[in-house]
Amino acid sequence: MNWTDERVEKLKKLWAEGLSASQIAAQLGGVSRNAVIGKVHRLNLPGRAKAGGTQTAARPKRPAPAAPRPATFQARAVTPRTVARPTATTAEDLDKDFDTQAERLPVPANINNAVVPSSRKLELTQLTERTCKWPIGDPLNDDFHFCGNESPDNSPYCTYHQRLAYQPSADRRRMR
DNA sequence: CCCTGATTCGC
DNA sequence: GCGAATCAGG
Repeated sequence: MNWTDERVEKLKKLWAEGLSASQIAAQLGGVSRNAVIGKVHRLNLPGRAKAGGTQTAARPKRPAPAAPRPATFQARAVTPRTVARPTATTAEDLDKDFDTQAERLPVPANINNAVVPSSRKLELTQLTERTCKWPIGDPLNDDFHFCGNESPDNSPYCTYHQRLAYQPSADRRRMR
């Protein structure tokens, strides 16, 4: 893809609006977020430095790539996590629970008000191909958010909301 | 692991 | 000039 004047302008506009590089890349199409970031730098557009709290300052330049990178180089240090999670509820646990529940309760009452698996309260801008896009609450209300739990493969919903989304009419089973 | 932007450097 | 690879931080 070429950086036509139009595309550059759109880039500037979106960047100025505070969209993330990946989002801009998505809208422009045909480019990766890296391409966008690279272009932003080349254009000397103001980065997001310390403002929003994203970036941390000063980078020690560059270590020493020098030699070709062996595959083993990547397989280093794993995060030494020793602390257990404070909350005992994981998405998986909840999924299991709802799995059994759903079989007994054919139709969960009040989709929006019902107890929902720990939503991550994601903003619209944070949704990805792997996050559940089930809306929760009133869009007019400011507590509106999306489920955001892990959704399998490219499914738009998590395993729980998938059932609600594609609820088969109970009668369909007795066909024929 | 998902995401973010920043930097380097071969092309 | 371009952007993948890489890094660093959340």
